[in-house]
Amino acid sequence: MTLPYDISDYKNPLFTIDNVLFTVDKNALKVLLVKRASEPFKDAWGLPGGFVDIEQDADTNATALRKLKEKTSVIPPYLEQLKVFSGLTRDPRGFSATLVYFALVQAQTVQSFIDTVDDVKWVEMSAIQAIDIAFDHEHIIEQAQQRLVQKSLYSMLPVYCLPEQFTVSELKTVIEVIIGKSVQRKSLLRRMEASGMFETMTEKVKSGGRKAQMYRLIDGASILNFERNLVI
Amino acid sequence: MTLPYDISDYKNPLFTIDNVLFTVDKNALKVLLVKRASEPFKDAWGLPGGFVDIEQDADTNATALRKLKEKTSVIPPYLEQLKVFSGLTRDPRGFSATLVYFALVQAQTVQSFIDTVDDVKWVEMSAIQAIDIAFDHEHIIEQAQQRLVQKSLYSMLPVYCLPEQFTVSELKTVIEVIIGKSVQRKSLLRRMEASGMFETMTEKVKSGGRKAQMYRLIDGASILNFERNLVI
DNA sequence: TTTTATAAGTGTCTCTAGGACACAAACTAT
DNA sequence: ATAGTTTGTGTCCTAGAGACACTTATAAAA
Repeated sequence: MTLPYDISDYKNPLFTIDNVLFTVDKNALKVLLVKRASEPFKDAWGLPGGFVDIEQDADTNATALRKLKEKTSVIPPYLEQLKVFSGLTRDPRGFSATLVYFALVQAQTVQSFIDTVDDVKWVEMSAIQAIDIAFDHEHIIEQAQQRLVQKSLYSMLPVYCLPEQFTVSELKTVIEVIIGKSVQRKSLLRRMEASGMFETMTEKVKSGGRKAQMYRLIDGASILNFERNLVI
Repeated sequence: MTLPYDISDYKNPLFTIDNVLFTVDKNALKVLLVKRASEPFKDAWGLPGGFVDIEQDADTNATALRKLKEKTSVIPPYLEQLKVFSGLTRDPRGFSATLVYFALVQAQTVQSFIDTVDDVKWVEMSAIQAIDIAFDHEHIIEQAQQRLVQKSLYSMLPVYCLPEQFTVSELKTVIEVIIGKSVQRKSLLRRMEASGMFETMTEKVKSGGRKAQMYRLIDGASILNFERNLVI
Protein backbone atom coordinates (compact mmCIF):
# COMPACT_ATOMS: atom_id res chain seq x y z
CA MET A 1 0.00 0.00 0.00
CA THR A 2 1.22 3.45 -0.72
CA LEU A 3 0.10 6.40 1.29
CA PRO A 4 -1.49 9.48 -0.24
CA TYR A 5 1.39 11.87 0.33
CA ASP A 6 3.17 13.44 -2.58
CA ILE A 7 6.55 11.81 -2.83
CA SER A 8 8.30 15.17 -2.66
CA ASP A 9 7.00 15.71 0.87
CA TYR A 10 9.33 13.01 2.03
CA LYS A 11 13.05 12.68 2.39
CA ASN A 12 13.43 9.61 0.30
CA PRO A 13 15.92 6.88 0.91
CA LEU A 14 18.63 6.44 -1.69
CA PHE A 15 17.39 3.46 -3.71
CA THR A 16 19.87 1.51 -5.80
CA ILE A 17 20.38 -1.82 -7.52
CA ASP A 18 23.43 -4.03 -7.07
CA ASN A 19 24.45 -7.32 -8.65
CA VAL A 20 26.37 -10.23 -7.24
CA LEU A 21 27.45 -12.09 -10.35
CA PHE A 22 29.05 -15.47 -9.74
CA THR A 23 30.87 -17.89 -11.97
CA VAL A 24 32.93 -21.01 -11.50
CA ASP A 25 36.25 -20.97 -13.26
CA LYS A 26 39.33 -23.18 -12.82
CA ASN A 27 37.89 -24.95 -9.78
CA ALA A 28 37.11 -21.72 -7.95
CA LEU A 29 33.96 -19.75 -7.23
CA LYS A 30 34.44 -16.18 -8.37
CA VAL A 31 32.49 -12.97 -8.01
CA LEU A 32 32.59 -10.00 -10.33
CA LEU A 33 33.82 -6.70 -8.91
CA VAL A 34 34.24 -3.28 -10.46
CA LYS A 35 36.70 -0.61 -9.42
CA ARG A 36 34.95 2.59 -8.39
CA ALA A 37 36.06 5.67 -10.32
CA SER A 38 34.48 8.18 -7.93
CA GLU A 39 33.37 8.88 -4.37
CA PRO A 40 32.24 7.43 -2.11
CA PHE A 41 34.76 4.63 -1.83
CA LYS A 42 36.72 5.84 -4.86
CA ASP A 43 39.29 3.24 -5.97
CA ALA A 44 37.73 0.53 -3.81
CA TRP A 45 36.13 -2.49 -5.42
CA GLY A 46 32.39 -2.93 -5.33
CA LEU A 47 29.42 -4.66 -6.88
CA PRO A 48 28.24 -3.51 -10.30
CA GLY A 49 25.05 -1.54 -9.86
CA GLY A 50 23.47 1.88 -9.87
CA PHE A 51 20.26 3.82 -9.98
CA VAL A 52 17.01 2.81 -11.63
CA ASP A 53 16.36 4.83 -14.76
CA ILE A 54 12.60 5.16 -14.76
CA GLU A 55 12.57 6.40 -18.35
CA GLN A 56 14.41 3.38 -19.59
CA ASP A 57 13.92 0.42 -17.25
CA ALA A 58 10.64 -1.52 -17.31
CA ASP A 59 11.31 -2.73 -13.79
CA THR A 60 14.20 -3.34 -11.41
CA ASN A 61 15.17 -6.56 -13.20
CA ALA A 62 15.79 -4.46 -16.28
CA THR A 63 17.96 -2.13 -14.25
CA ALA A 64 20.00 -5.04 -12.95
CA LEU A 65 20.57 -6.42 -16.45
CA ARG A 66 21.35 -2.99 -17.88
CA LYS A 67 23.94 -2.27 -15.20
CA LEU A 68 25.59 -5.63 -15.71
CA LYS A 69 25.77 -5.06 -19.42
CA GLU A 70 27.11 -1.50 -19.12
CA LYS A 71 29.71 -2.25 -16.51
CA THR A 72 30.83 -5.71 -17.50
CA SER A 73 29.31 -6.45 -20.91
CA VAL A 74 27.86 -9.65 -19.47
CA ILE A 75 24.23 -10.77 -19.83
CA PRO A 76 23.60 -13.57 -17.37
CA PRO A 77 21.26 -16.48 -18.15
CA TYR A 78 20.15 -16.57 -14.52
CA LEU A 79 19.11 -13.63 -12.35
CA GLU A 80 17.03 -13.49 -9.18
CA GLN A 81 16.52 -11.12 -6.31
CA LEU A 82 18.62 -11.79 -3.24
CA LYS A 83 17.26 -9.16 -0.84
CA VAL A 84 17.29 -5.51 0.07
CA PHE A 85 20.03 -4.21 2.32
CA SER A 86 19.17 -0.97 4.02
CA GLY A 87 20.06 1.35 6.84
CA LEU A 88 21.32 4.73 7.87
CA THR A 89 24.97 3.80 8.08
CA ARG A 90 25.66 1.62 5.06
CA ASP A 91 26.16 4.62 2.75
CA PRO A 92 27.93 7.81 3.95
CA ARG A 93 25.44 9.90 1.99
CA GLY A 94 22.59 8.86 4.25
CA PHE A 95 19.81 6.32 4.53
CA SER A 96 20.05 3.92 1.63
CA ALA A 97 18.34 0.80 0.41
CA THR A 98 19.91 -1.35 -2.25
CA LEU A 99 18.07 -4.15 -3.97
CA VAL A 100 20.66 -6.85 -4.58
CA TYR A 101 20.35 -9.33 -7.42
CA PHE A 102 22.21 -12.57 -7.57
CA ALA A 103 23.25 -13.88 -10.99
CA LEU A 104 25.14 -16.76 -12.57
CA VAL A 105 27.08 -16.87 -15.79
CA GLN A 106 29.47 -19.07 -17.67
CA ALA A 107 33.09 -18.10 -17.06
CA GLN A 108 34.08 -15.48 -19.61
CA THR A 109 36.22 -12.44 -20.02
CA VAL A 110 34.74 -9.17 -18.86
CA GLN A 111 35.26 -5.58 -19.82
CA SER A 112 33.73 -2.23 -19.16
CA PHE A 113 32.78 0.52 -21.59
CA ILE A 114 31.82 3.31 -19.22
CA ASP A 115 33.82 5.90 -17.35
CA THR A 116 32.28 5.37 -13.92
CA VAL A 117 34.19 2.11 -13.86
CA ASP A 118 37.96 1.91 -13.98
CA ASP A 119 38.33 -1.77 -14.14
CA VAL A 120 36.39 -5.02 -13.89
CA LYS A 121 37.61 -8.37 -12.67
CA TRP A 122 36.65 -11.78 -11.36
CA VAL A 123 37.75 -12.29 -7.77
CA GLU A 124 38.01 -15.68 -6.13
CA MET A 125 35.80 -15.91 -3.05
CA SER A 126 38.82 -17.04 -1.06
CA ALA A 127 40.56 -13.75 -1.88
CA ILE A 128 37.72 -11.41 -0.95
CA GLN A 129 38.93 -10.54 2.54
CA ALA A 130 42.25 -9.29 1.16
CA ILE A 131 40.54 -6.73 -1.05
CA ASP A 132 39.32 -3.25 -0.16
CA ILE A 133 35.57 -3.61 -0.67
CA ALA A 134 33.17 -0.65 -0.81
CA PHE A 135 30.12 -0.19 1.45
CA ASP A 136 28.78 -3.39 3.03
CA HIS A 137 29.38 -5.27 -0.20
CA GLU A 138 31.55 -7.90 1.43
CA HIS A 139 28.68 -8.79 3.72
CA ILE A 140 26.29 -8.83 0.77
CA ILE A 141 28.56 -11.17 -1.17
CA GLU A 142 28.66 -13.58 1.76
CA GLN A 143 24.88 -13.65 1.93
CA ALA A 144 24.65 -14.24 -1.80
CA GLN A 145 27.11 -17.10 -1.54
CA GLN A 146 25.06 -18.72 1.21
CA ARG A 147 21.98 -18.53 -0.99
CA LEU A 148 23.91 -19.99 -3.92
CA VAL A 149 25.11 -22.91 -1.81
CA GLN A 150 21.64 -23.62 -0.43
CA LYS A 151 20.02 -23.55 -3.87
CA SER A 152 22.73 -25.79 -5.26
CA LEU A 153 21.74 -28.43 -2.71
CA TYR A 154 18.19 -28.73 -4.00
CA SER A 155 18.39 -27.62 -7.63
CA MET A 156 20.54 -27.72 -10.75
CA LEU A 157 21.22 -23.97 -10.60
CA PRO A 158 24.96 -24.46 -11.16
CA VAL A 159 24.28 -25.41 -14.81
CA TYR A 160 24.20 -21.70 -15.48
CA CYS A 161 27.93 -21.62 -14.82
CA LEU A 162 28.43 -23.97 -17.78
CA PRO A 163 28.36 -23.57 -21.55
CA GLU A 164 25.20 -24.58 -23.36
CA GLN A 165 26.43 -28.13 -23.78
CA PHE A 166 28.17 -29.90 -20.95
CA THR A 167 29.01 -33.31 -19.52
CA VAL A 168 28.00 -34.84 -16.20
CA SER A 169 31.56 -34.43 -14.98
CA GLU A 170 31.54 -30.73 -15.75
CA LEU A 171 28.30 -30.27 -13.87
CA LYS A 172 29.67 -32.36 -11.02
CA THR A 173 32.71 -30.12 -10.79
CA VAL A 174 30.85 -26.81 -10.65
CA ILE A 175 28.49 -28.17 -8.01
CA GLU A 176 31.39 -29.45 -5.94
CA VAL A 177 33.19 -26.14 -6.18
CA ILE A 178 30.07 -24.26 -5.07
CA ILE A 179 28.99 -26.46 -2.19
CA GLY A 180 32.53 -27.35 -1.13
CA LYS A 181 31.92 -31.09 -0.97
CA SER A 182 32.16 -34.01 -3.36
CA VAL A 183 29.03 -35.47 -4.91
CA GLN A 184 28.35 -38.94 -6.30
CA ARG A 185 28.13 -39.02 -10.11
CA LYS A 186 25.34 -41.53 -9.70
CA SER A 187 23.28 -39.13 -7.57
CA LEU A 188 23.72 -36.38 -10.11
CA LEU A 189 22.67 -38.60 -12.99
CA ARG A 190 19.60 -39.72 -11.09
CA ARG A 191 18.66 -36.12 -10.44
CA MET A 192 19.28 -35.06 -14.02
CA GLU A 193 17.06 -37.90 -15.18
CA ALA A 194 14.33 -37.20 -12.63
CA SER A 195 14.25 -33.47 -13.30
CA GLY A 196 13.38 -33.84 -16.96
CA MET A 197 15.21 -30.56 -17.51
CA PHE A 198 17.92 -31.91 -19.77
CA GLU A 199 18.25 -33.51 -23.16
CA THR A 200 21.14 -35.56 -24.50
CA MET A 201 23.09 -34.54 -27.56
CA THR A 202 23.85 -37.02 -30.29
CA GLU A 203 27.58 -36.40 -30.29
CA LYS A 204 29.78 -37.31 -27.38
CA VAL A 205 33.03 -35.68 -26.42
CA LYS A 206 36.39 -37.16 -25.57
CA SER A 207 37.61 -36.63 -22.03
CA GLY A 208 40.80 -38.57 -21.32
CA GLY A 209 39.00 -41.88 -21.18
CA ARG A 210 35.65 -43.07 -22.49
CA LYS A 211 33.79 -40.38 -24.43
CA ALA A 212 31.28 -38.45 -22.37
CA GLN A 213 27.62 -37.86 -23.13
CA MET A 214 26.80 -34.19 -23.69
CA TYR A 215 23.67 -32.65 -22.21
CA ARG A 216 21.89 -29.33 -22.56
CA LEU A 217 19.03 -27.57 -20.78
CA ILE A 218 15.81 -28.13 -22.71
CA ASP A 219 14.64 -24.84 -24.20
CA GLY A 220 12.40 -23.02 -21.78
CA ALA A 221 12.84 -25.62 -19.05
CA SER A 222 12.54 -24.10 -15.61
CA ILE A 223 14.73 -25.08 -12.70
CA LEU A 224 13.13 -27.86 -10.68
CA ASN A 225 13.45 -27.91 -6.90
CA PHE A 226 14.14 -31.39 -5.56
CA GLU A 227 12.41 -32.66 -2.42
CA ARG A 228 15.66 -33.47 -0.69
CA ASN A 229 18.92 -31.66 -0.21
CA LEU A 230 22.25 -33.18 -1.05
CA VAL A 231 23.94 -34.23 2.18
CA ILE A 232 26.76 -31.96 3.24
CA MET B 1 27.21 0.03 -5.80
CA THR B 2 25.89 3.56 -5.85
CA LEU B 3 26.94 6.06 -8.41
CA PRO B 4 28.35 9.48 -7.55
CA TYR B 5 25.41 11.53 -8.81
CA ASP B 6 23.43 13.68 -6.47
CA ILE B 7 20.16 11.88 -5.91
CA SER B 8 18.18 14.99 -6.88
CA ASP B 9 19.54 14.71 -10.43
CA TYR B 10 17.38 11.66 -10.86
CA LYS B 11 13.71 11.05 -11.11
CA ASN B 12 13.49 8.55 -8.34
CA PRO B 13 11.14 5.61 -8.29
CA LEU B 14 8.45 5.64 -5.65
CA PHE B 15 9.86 3.34 -2.98
CA THR B 16 7.48 1.83 -0.46
CA ILE B 17 7.17 -1.01 2.04
CA ASP B 18 4.26 -3.44 2.15
CA ASN B 19 3.44 -6.30 4.47
CA VAL B 20 1.67 -9.57 3.87
CA LEU B 21 0.69 -10.61 7.38
CA PHE B 22 -0.72 -14.12 7.60
CA THR B 23 -2.42 -16.00 10.36
CA VAL B 24 -4.30 -19.24 10.71
CA ASP B 25 -7.65 -18.93 12.44
CA LYS B 26 -10.61 -21.30 12.54
CA ASN B 27 -9.07 -23.69 10.04
CA ALA B 28 -8.43 -20.98 7.46
CA LEU B 29 -5.39 -19.11 6.26
CA LYS B 30 -6.05 -15.38 6.51
CA VAL B 31 -4.28 -12.26 5.39
CA LEU B 32 -4.55 -8.80 6.93
CA LEU B 33 -5.97 -6.10 4.68
CA VAL B 34 -6.42 -2.38 5.24
CA LYS B 35 -9.04 -0.16 3.67
CA ARG B 36 -7.44 2.68 1.77
CA ALA B 37 -8.51 6.10 2.95
CA SER B 38 -7.29 8.00 -0.12
CA GLU B 39 -6.31 7.82 -3.76
CA PRO B 40 -5.14 5.90 -5.61
CA PHE B 41 -7.50 2.98 -5.05
CA LYS B 42 -9.48 4.87 -2.39
CA ASP B 43 -11.88 2.52 -0.55
CA ALA B 44 -10.26 -0.58 -2.02
CA TRP B 45 -8.49 -3.00 0.31
CA GLY B 46 -4.72 -3.27 0.25
CA LEU B 47 -1.68 -4.45 2.17
CA PRO B 48 -0.57 -2.49 5.23
CA GLY B 49 2.48 -0.46 4.31
CA GLY B 50 3.83 2.95 3.49
CA PHE B 51 6.93 5.03 3.08
CA VAL B 52 10.20 4.64 4.89
CA ASP B 53 10.70 7.39 7.46
CA ILE B 54 14.43 7.93 7.33
CA GLU B 55 14.36 10.02 10.52
CA GLN B 56 12.71 7.26 12.48
CA ASP B 57 13.41 3.87 10.90
CA ALA B 58 16.79 2.22 11.38
CA ASP B 59 16.24 0.17 8.24
CA THR B 60 13.40 -1.17 6.10
CA ASN B 61 12.65 -3.94 8.62
CA ALA B 62 11.90 -1.21 11.14
CA THR B 63 9.55 0.41 8.65
CA ALA B 64 7.71 -2.85 8.12
CA LEU B 65 7.34 -3.46 11.85
CA ARG B 66 6.26 0.13 12.49
CA LYS B 67 3.54 -0.09 9.86
CA LEU B 68 2.32 -3.42 11.18
CA LYS B 69 2.25 -2.10 14.73
CA GLU B 70 0.18 0.89 13.61
CA LYS B 71 -2.43 -1.33 12.02
CA THR B 72 -2.52 -4.21 14.50
CA SER B 73 -0.92 -2.90 17.72
CA VAL B 74 1.28 -5.99 17.62
CA ILE B 75 4.86 -6.71 16.58
CA PRO B 76 4.75 -10.01 14.71
CA PRO B 77 7.13 -12.72 15.96
CA TYR B 78 8.21 -13.57 12.42
CA LEU B 79 9.11 -11.21 9.60
CA GLU B 80 11.16 -11.74 6.47
CA GLN B 81 11.57 -10.12 3.10
CA LEU B 82 9.54 -11.61 0.31
CA LYS B 83 10.74 -9.58 -2.66
CA VAL B 84 10.52 -6.28 -4.44
CA PHE B 85 7.72 -5.73 -6.92
CA SER B 86 8.42 -2.97 -9.38
CA GLY B 87 7.43 -1.47 -12.68
CA LEU B 88 5.97 1.45 -14.51
CA THR B 89 2.39 0.29 -14.45
CA ARG B 90 1.79 -1.10 -10.98
CA ASP B 91 1.10 2.34 -9.52
CA PRO B 92 -0.85 5.01 -11.47
CA ARG B 93 1.49 7.67 -10.10
CA GLY B 94 4.43 6.27 -12.05
CA PHE B 95 7.36 3.91 -11.66
CA SER B 96 7.23 2.31 -8.27
CA ALA B 97 9.10 -0.31 -6.31
CA THR B 98 7.64 -1.82 -3.19
CA LEU B 99 9.63 -4.00 -0.86
CA VAL B 100 7.21 -6.61 0.41
CA TYR B 101 7.65 -8.31 3.75
CA PHE B 102 5.96 -11.49 4.74
CA ALA B 103 4.98 -11.96 8.39
CA LEU B 104 3.20 -14.42 10.67
CA VAL B 105 1.26 -13.78 13.83
CA GLN B 106 -1.13 -15.52 16.16
CA ALA B 107 -4.69 -14.51 15.26
CA GLN B 108 -5.86 -13.91 18.77
CA THR B 109 -3.27 -11.31 19.74
CA VAL B 110 -4.48 -9.06 16.95
CA GLN B 111 -8.20 -9.76 17.00
CA SER B 112 -9.27 -7.57 19.93
CA PHE B 113 -7.50 -4.55 18.47
CA ILE B 114 -8.80 -4.78 14.94
CA ASP B 115 -12.30 -5.35 16.26
CA THR B 116 -12.19 -1.73 17.42
CA VAL B 117 -11.45 -0.30 13.98
CA ASP B 118 -13.34 -0.79 10.75
CA ASP B 119 -10.53 -0.24 8.26
CA VAL B 120 -8.48 -3.34 9.15
CA LYS B 121 -9.61 -6.93 8.78
CA TRP B 122 -8.55 -10.51 8.33
CA VAL B 123 -9.58 -11.98 4.99
CA GLU B 124 -9.65 -15.67 4.25
CA MET B 125 -7.42 -16.55 1.31
CA SER B 126 -10.37 -18.30 -0.31
CA ALA B 127 -12.28 -15.01 -0.31
CA ILE B 128 -9.56 -12.84 -1.83
CA GLN B 129 -10.83 -12.93 -5.41
CA ALA B 130 -14.19 -11.57 -4.34
CA ILE B 131 -12.65 -8.43 -2.86
CA ASP B 132 -11.60 -5.24 -4.61
CA ILE B 133 -7.85 -5.28 -4.06
CA ALA B 134 -5.61 -2.26 -4.70
CA PHE B 135 -2.60 -2.21 -7.03
CA ASP B 136 -1.05 -5.63 -7.75
CA HIS B 137 -1.58 -6.64 -4.15
CA GLU B 138 -3.58 -9.72 -5.05
CA HIS B 139 -0.65 -10.99 -7.08
CA ILE B 140 1.71 -10.17 -4.23
CA ILE B 141 -0.44 -12.06 -1.75
CA GLU B 142 -0.38 -15.13 -4.00
CA GLN B 143 3.41 -15.03 -4.17
CA ALA B 144 3.63 -14.65 -0.42
CA GLN B 145 1.33 -17.62 0.07
CA GLN B 146 3.49 -19.75 -2.22
CA ARG B 147 6.54 -18.86 -0.16
CA LEU B 148 4.69 -19.66 3.05
CA VAL B 149 3.64 -23.06 1.74
CA GLN B 150 7.16 -23.90 0.55
CA LYS B 151 8.76 -22.90 3.85
CA SER B 152 6.14 -24.87 5.78
CA LEU B 153 7.28 -28.00 3.93
CA TYR B 154 10.83 -27.80 5.25
CA SER B 155 10.56 -25.83 8.48
CA MET B 156 8.41 -25.27 11.55
CA LEU B 157 7.54 -21.72 10.50
CA PRO B 158 3.82 -22.23 11.18
CA VAL B 159 4.53 -22.22 14.96
CA TYR B 160 4.41 -18.45 14.69
CA CYS B 161 0.70 -18.71 14.08
CA LEU B 162 0.31 -20.29 17.52
CA PRO B 163 0.38 -18.99 21.08
CA GLU B 164 3.59 -19.36 23.07
CA GLN B 165 2.53 -22.77 24.34
CA PHE B 166 0.88 -25.26 22.05
CA THR B 167 0.22 -28.95 21.47
CA VAL B 168 1.31 -31.20 18.63
CA SER B 169 -2.27 -31.28 17.37
CA GLU B 170 -2.45 -27.49 17.22
CA LEU B 171 0.79 -27.37 15.25
CA LYS B 172 -0.48 -30.16 13.03
CA THR B 173 -3.62 -28.20 12.27
CA VAL B 174 -1.94 -24.93 11.30
CA ILE B 175 0.50 -26.79 9.08
CA GLU B 176 -2.32 -28.68 7.39
CA VAL B 177 -4.28 -25.50 6.82
CA ILE B 178 -1.26 -23.80 5.28
CA ILE B 179 -0.04 -26.60 3.02
CA GLY B 180 -3.55 -27.86 2.24
CA LYS B 181 -2.77 -31.49 2.96
CA SER B 182 -2.86 -33.74 6.01
CA VAL B 183 0.33 -34.63 7.83
CA GLN B 184 1.16 -37.60 10.03
CA ARG B 185 1.38 -36.74 13.75
CA LYS B 186 4.30 -39.13 13.92
CA SER B 187 6.23 -37.23 11.25
CA LEU B 188 5.65 -33.98 13.06
CA LEU B 189 6.82 -35.37 16.38
CA ARG B 190 9.94 -36.78 14.77
CA ARG B 191 10.70 -33.40 13.26
CA MET B 192 10.03 -31.54 16.50
CA GLU B 193 12.36 -33.90 18.30
CA ALA B 194 15.07 -33.73 15.63
CA SER B 195 14.97 -29.95 15.37
CA GLY B 196 15.86 -29.35 18.99
CA MET B 197 13.87 -26.13 18.73
CA PHE B 198 11.22 -27.00 21.30
CA GLU B 199 10.97 -27.76 24.99
CA THR B 200 8.19 -29.54 26.81
CA MET B 201 6.20 -27.87 29.55
CA THR B 202 5.57 -29.66 32.83
CA GLU B 203 1.81 -29.24 32.70
CA LYS B 204 -0.34 -30.92 30.13
CA VAL B 205 -3.65 -29.73 28.81
CA LYS B 206 -6.95 -31.50 28.35
CA SER B 207 -8.20 -31.94 24.85
CA GLY B 208 -11.30 -34.16 24.70
CA GLY B 209 -9.32 -37.32 25.31
CA ARG B 210 -5.93 -37.98 26.85
CA LYS B 211 -4.21 -34.79 28.06
CA ALA B 212 -1.78 -33.34 25.56
CA GLN B 213 1.84 -32.39 26.12
CA MET B 214 2.47 -28.67 25.74
CA TYR B 215 5.52 -27.38 23.90
CA ARG B 216 7.13 -24.01 23.42
CA LEU B 217 9.89 -22.63 21.22
CA ILE B 218 13.12 -22.54 23.20
CA ASP B 219 14.13 -18.92 23.83
CA GLY B 220 16.30 -17.64 21.04
CA ALA B 221 15.98 -20.84 19.02
CA SER B 222 16.19 -20.19 15.32
CA ILE B 223 14.05 -21.95 12.76
CA LEU B 224 15.82 -25.05 11.45
CA ASN B 225 15.53 -26.03 7.82
CA PHE B 226 15.03 -29.76 7.35
CA GLU B 227 16.84 -31.67 4.62
CA ARG B 228 13.64 -33.03 3.15
CA ASN B 229 10.28 -31.55 2.28
CA LEU B 230 7.04 -32.99 3.47
CA VAL B 231 5.42 -34.86 0.60
CA ILE B 232 2.52 -33.02 -0.96
C1' DT C 1 -17.93 -47.65 39.44
C1' DT C 2 -17.66 -49.42 35.06
C1' DT C 3 -18.13 -48.49 30.18
C1' DT C 4 -17.50 -45.86 26.10
C1' DA C 5 -15.73 -42.38 23.20
C1' DT C 6 -11.93 -39.64 21.97
C1' DA C 7 -7.58 -37.81 21.45
C1' DA C 8 -2.51 -38.53 22.67
C1' DG C 9 1.29 -41.08 22.06
C1' DT C 10 4.25 -45.44 20.44
C1' DG C 11 5.99 -49.29 17.61
C1' DT C 12 7.12 -50.72 13.38
C1' DC C 13 6.82 -51.60 8.51
C1' DT C 14 7.06 -49.47 3.94
C1' DC C 15 8.81 -46.33 0.55
C1' DT C 16 11.77 -42.99 -1.67
C1' DA C 17 15.84 -40.96 -3.01
C1' DG C 18 20.58 -39.94 -1.94
C1' DG C 19 25.43 -42.21 -0.62
C1' DA C 20 28.78 -45.67 -1.44
C1' DC C 21 31.15 -48.58 -4.16
C1' DA C 22 32.27 -52.33 -7.19
C1' DC C 23 32.44 -53.36 -11.87
C1' DA C 24 31.79 -53.12 -16.83
C1' DA C 25 32.47 -50.28 -21.03
C1' DA C 26 34.92 -47.20 -24.02
C1' DC C 27 38.65 -44.74 -25.31
C1' DT C 28 43.93 -43.17 -25.55
C1' DA C 29 48.64 -43.85 -25.30
C1' DT C 30 52.38 -46.83 -25.01
C1' DA D 1 47.85 -56.32 -26.75
C1' DT D 2 48.27 -53.79 -22.28
C1' DA D 3 47.85 -50.25 -19.01
C1' DG D 4 45.61 -46.24 -17.51
C1' DT D 5 41.77 -43.23 -17.34
C1' DT D 6 37.15 -41.64 -17.39
C1' DT D 7 32.23 -42.80 -18.30
C1' DG D 8 28.35 -45.27 -17.21
C1' DT D 9 25.55 -49.16 -14.62
C1' DG D 10 24.03 -52.41 -11.02
C1' DT D 11 23.10 -52.91 -6.39
C1' DC D 12 23.14 -52.48 -1.53
C1' DC D 13 22.94 -49.23 2.44
C1' DT D 14 20.77 -45.50 4.96
C1' DA D 15 17.98 -41.61 6.68
C1' DG D 16 13.76 -39.84 7.15
C1' DA D 17 8.88 -39.32 5.75
C1' DG D 18 4.19 -41.98 5.21
C1' DA D 19 0.97 -45.32 6.88
C1' DC D 20 -1.33 -47.51 10.29
C1' DA D 21 -2.31 -50.52 14.06
C1' DC D 22 -2.23 -50.51 18.83
C1' DT D 23 -1.69 -48.76 23.68
C1' DT D 24 -2.53 -45.12 27.11
C1' DA D 25 -4.88 -41.46 29.39
C1' DT D 26 -8.87 -38.82 30.25
C1' DA D 27 -13.78 -37.22 30.49
C1' DA D 28 -18.41 -38.08 30.03
C1' DA D 29 -22.11 -41.27 30.01
C1' DA D 30 -24.35 -45.30 31.82
